[in-house]
Amino acid sequence: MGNGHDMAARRKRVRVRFAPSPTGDLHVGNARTALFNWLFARREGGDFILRIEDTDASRTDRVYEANIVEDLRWLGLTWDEGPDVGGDFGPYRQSGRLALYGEHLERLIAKGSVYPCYCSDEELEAERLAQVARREPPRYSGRCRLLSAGERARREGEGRRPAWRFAVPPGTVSFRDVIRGNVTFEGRDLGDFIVVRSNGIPAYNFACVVDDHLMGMTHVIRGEDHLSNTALQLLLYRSFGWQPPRFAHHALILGKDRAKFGKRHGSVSVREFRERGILPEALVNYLALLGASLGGGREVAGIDGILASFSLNRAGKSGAVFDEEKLAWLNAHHLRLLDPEGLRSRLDPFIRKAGYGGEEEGRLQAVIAAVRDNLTDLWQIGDYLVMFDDGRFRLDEEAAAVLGREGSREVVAALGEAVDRHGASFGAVMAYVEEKTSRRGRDLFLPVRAALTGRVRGPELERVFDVLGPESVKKRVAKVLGGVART
RNA sequence: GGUCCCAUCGUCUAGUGGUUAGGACGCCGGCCUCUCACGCCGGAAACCGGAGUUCAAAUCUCCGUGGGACUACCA
Repeated sequence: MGNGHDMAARRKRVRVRFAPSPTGDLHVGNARTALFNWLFARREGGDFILRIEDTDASRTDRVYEANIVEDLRWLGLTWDEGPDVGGDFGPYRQSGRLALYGEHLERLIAKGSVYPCYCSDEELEAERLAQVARREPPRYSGRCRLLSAGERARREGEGRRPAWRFAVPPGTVSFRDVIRGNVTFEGRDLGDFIVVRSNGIPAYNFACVVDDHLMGMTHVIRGEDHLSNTALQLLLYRSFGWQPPRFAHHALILGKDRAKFGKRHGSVSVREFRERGILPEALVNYLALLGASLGGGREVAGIDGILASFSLNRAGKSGAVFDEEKLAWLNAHHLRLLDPEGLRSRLDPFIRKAGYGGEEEGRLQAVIAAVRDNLTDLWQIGDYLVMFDDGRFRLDEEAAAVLGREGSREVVAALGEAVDRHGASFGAVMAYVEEKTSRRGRDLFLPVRAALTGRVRGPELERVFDVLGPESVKKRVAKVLGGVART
């Protein structure tokens, strides 16, 4: 007995990684991949590694790397090893591993797995065009594979610097994907791919395999868009004689038109959602929910709840459309779960952005308490701050229309009188106005709301009244009445 | 075009041979003696098509159809 336990104990410690290329801000799709890896590592008691794939110097920017790191931290996806925290398998930036790739290229050359290709971009392009014209699949013909030593020497003599291509062998490449089951590719459909570019920089698939192996990855969890890359990478593992990791390819996030979720679909980066006032826990919750389910019909969950029910098997195989409205709903939910201090600190950057925060803390908290149930994102606090600011408060179109209606001025005038008599008691004030104007319900409340807040929607009137206080109420009444009721 | 992957309400999903096909977002109606938000109640809304296997198919098989990804000296 105890076999299962022994097996588990003997099993290698799980190691997974998130390997972004710093060519832009963190895309929510990539954030979701990072989340899956993080969850998997935490679930299995393994390590989560951050590796920066910055081999293409022309597209890479250190600023993006810093942003990605910041956004991942903001989401709460911390890593055990990475460029900033170190670890035993570094360097964690591919730009610092060039010597390693060089050594490994030598090994492939020695094994005869790769060959130098002297074709220029123009030649390659012409070949592709010809293939397309002949209605053939555009694939590298492999012509440099047959070059004799003499022909190679002649090209070298012309000063041509070769790129190294992998000589894809005939036969099939297949693997068992954790999410998709068996996947098979035919070698002849693959085409000899570039391993090291003519400028000496390793190409993605090669660098990725060398790093994943050297860094001891046990699982590679990534988007479905890498499915065909996996076939190429497996060929590399085979050549090196390495045991490949387990692969799991999750489905992609789609836009409304069901195409890969991209810029034309609106906000796509973590940063954009953050700046719009989305809570990290809401985004994480949504990303975990998208294309999957938490089980038991549960949808709202914090990171612990997500962790408890996470399983790669629960990830769907088909692409999932990103639904901003559901994200907004989740955000409103998580907003309400925050305690007052938590909400206050999350709100802080948005309060400052709106130009507030310097005033009395008590008043600020009163405003927050009054509007918190109406908030669906953090950004909206700015509008409410303006609404409660006597100096900046304005009537919007709908409010002006309400106040222009028959009988509205009468209500507002009565409100002014009521405040003079009953001061801070909302109940007494409204009772007076109701008696005086014999209006009730909407006809009574809406003009009051419009006069006091400048809008026709907002927090409960009593709370607005309390935060405003008699002085502000009178100022607003006077403003609406055009200075008539000034005292 | 080629290769690979996928297919339940508009959207995200539950469902692993027998269910009135469930839930969530959104939408519509109602309630909560103002609005919005929240909450609650109710409603409309789906198994891509065709064969086959089976007593029985959303579930298994095949063929269509549709959608997506990949198809760079980007990652």
